[in-house]
Amino acid sequence: MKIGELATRTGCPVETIRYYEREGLLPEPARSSANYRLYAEPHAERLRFIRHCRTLDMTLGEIRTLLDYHDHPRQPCNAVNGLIDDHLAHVEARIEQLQALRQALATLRSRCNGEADSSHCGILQELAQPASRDLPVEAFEPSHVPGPHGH
Amino acid sequence: MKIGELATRTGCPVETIRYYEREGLLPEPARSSANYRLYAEPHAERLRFIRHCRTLDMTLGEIRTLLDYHDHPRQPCNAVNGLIDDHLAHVEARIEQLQALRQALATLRSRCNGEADSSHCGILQELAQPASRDLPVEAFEPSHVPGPHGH
DNA sequence: GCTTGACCCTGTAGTGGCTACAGGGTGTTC
DNA sequence: GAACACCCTGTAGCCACTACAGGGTCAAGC
Repeated sequence: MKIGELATRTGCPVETIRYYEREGLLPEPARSSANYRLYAEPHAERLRFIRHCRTLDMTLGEIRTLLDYHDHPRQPCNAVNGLIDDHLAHVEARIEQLQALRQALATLRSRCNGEADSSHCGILQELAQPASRDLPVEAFEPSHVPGPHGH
Repeated sequence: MKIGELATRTGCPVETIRYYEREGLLPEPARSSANYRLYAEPHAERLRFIRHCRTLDMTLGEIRTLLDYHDHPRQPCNAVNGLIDDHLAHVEARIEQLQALRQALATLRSRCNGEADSSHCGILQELAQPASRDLPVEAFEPSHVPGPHGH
């Protein structure tokens, strides 16, 4: 099967498939005489694995690690559990940050009733203050789970 | 005050201050005879405004809009409310996505007890399936709030 | 007057995970 | 032989920074 068919079968854009190949997540497939990539079912399975992990917001690095366990299955799979647990902890931390964010935004929103002109807007006045009262310190620490503008 | 002092006063890295200037969020300051940037208190206030908005996970585009209302305060501030409401909606949508994600990861985690070697690991087997059973369709739609790996 | 070291400058490249071209080749159908 | 869908490589762009490289400036200490 050519790359377009793999793309429609897996729901993954053609450009992204080529990107995964460049990144070493998908092996280089055979080529036709016209230099077209030719895939078989194992490629589709591996790509579905990758896409499944991506819908779980794993990084390509995490996925590479999982694929490595998959490709070399002699090791005990505690490490797989550990990776999932770590990722789960990241997601939970990010949920807590976003909940604090939501609270801060709701408070901010309540500063203005929308009637005045913006020179008296309580929101703009509030934003001119330092942020320390809104959010706990953890909200500023690096996380490996994206915030509201990702995806 | 030079850029280093502004940085320590606002908690914003020097490189980031120069970046905001390049992006047009901070006006170009005066320069000393040695071509050093020289800031005054209004610059610090504006930078605090920007950093406060960033801790609320607003994009630089959203912040630019708010700064514009701040700089041209004749308009009614309904638009400010609208921007905050939209942002709040993004954050809430992202929280729901991440909660679905957490559920999917917890289910995945329960597939393996860590005893077997990874060729029989239920997690790896599960990941080789298509993702459709785990997550609702909305989890794949674009959001403007980052997922677990941001920050 | 010379060195050390902290600070400042510009410009460029890298991060992640794609996405979107530009500029070309291939293959099928009419 | 023309139209059109598909394929190829390579490069640049997205966001919000971050991290250099390679240089200039300035005050303190010897």
